[in-house]
Amino acid sequence: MRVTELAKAMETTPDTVRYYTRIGLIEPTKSPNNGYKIYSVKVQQRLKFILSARQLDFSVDEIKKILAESDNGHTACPLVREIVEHRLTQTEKQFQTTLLLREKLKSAIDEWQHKPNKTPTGHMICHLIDSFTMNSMS
Amino acid sequence: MRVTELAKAMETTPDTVRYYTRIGLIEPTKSPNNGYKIYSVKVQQRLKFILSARQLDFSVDEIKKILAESDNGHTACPLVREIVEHRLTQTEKQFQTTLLLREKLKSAIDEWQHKPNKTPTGHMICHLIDSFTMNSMS
DNA sequence: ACTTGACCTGTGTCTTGGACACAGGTGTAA
DNA sequence: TTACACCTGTGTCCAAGACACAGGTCAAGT
Repeated sequence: MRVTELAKAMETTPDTVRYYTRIGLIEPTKSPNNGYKIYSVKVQQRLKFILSARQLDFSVDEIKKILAESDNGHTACPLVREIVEHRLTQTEKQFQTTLLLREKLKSAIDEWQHKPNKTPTGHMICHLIDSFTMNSMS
Repeated sequence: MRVTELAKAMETTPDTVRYYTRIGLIEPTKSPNNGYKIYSVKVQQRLKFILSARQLDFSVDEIKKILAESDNGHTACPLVREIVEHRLTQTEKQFQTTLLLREKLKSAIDEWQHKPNKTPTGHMICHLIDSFTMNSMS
């Protein structure tokens, strides 16, 4: 398979396949007649794993470590469990952050509802934001 | 004020101040004797605005546009309102994404609870992930 | 055989918002 | 003078691909 073919089969983009190839996550062989990269079925399975892990928001670097472990014939499962736990706590944090931001934005919209637009003065760029201090939400 | 001094006053980092300077968001003058960048009070107010907008997760590029508008003597308020609305819808999406990811991770942990670790076989890297297909959550 | 044109290829660069590294300058104390 | 802590500007690096681009490939048409 060539790059676009593989990408379609795995429902991803050629650029992603190229990227993983570039950083050595997957290793195609070279077609001797035109120099194109050729991907085997084995590589396809490897890519499937990578994409699944990405779905769980594993970083490419984490995936690289997992694959290295596996390539050495060791179980990657403990590492995988560890990463997914860590990812979950990260996600919880992210969740809280997003929640807070959402409140800030809503509160800003509310607060600005009845305020007019003003042209900037020398010491104020946009009075909406200038007056919207974060501690106003306590 | 010099870069670190300004950063401390605004509760940010020197690198951030340098970055905004580098991309032209704020424009210091040069000290003639040592070439160091010198920031005026006016610039400090401008930085305050920038940091407030960043708190609302405005992108640096959006802020640049706002400042350009304001520098031309026009109201930036309509633009600001527009951006904040857009940012809110983005944040809602982000929120949903994070929520979904959290469920995926939890579900993975649950599902893997009673499964053993296995050494990789030729066609399987980590059976946990290999068996964790996204449609298993429907 | 030739040409057109659509599609494909690998490689290089760009993205965000700063963080980090680093060689050298500054300034205060001894 | 020297030591030393701190500061400076500039250059590079990060994640995970997306995009640009010059050139190659291949089937259809002439």
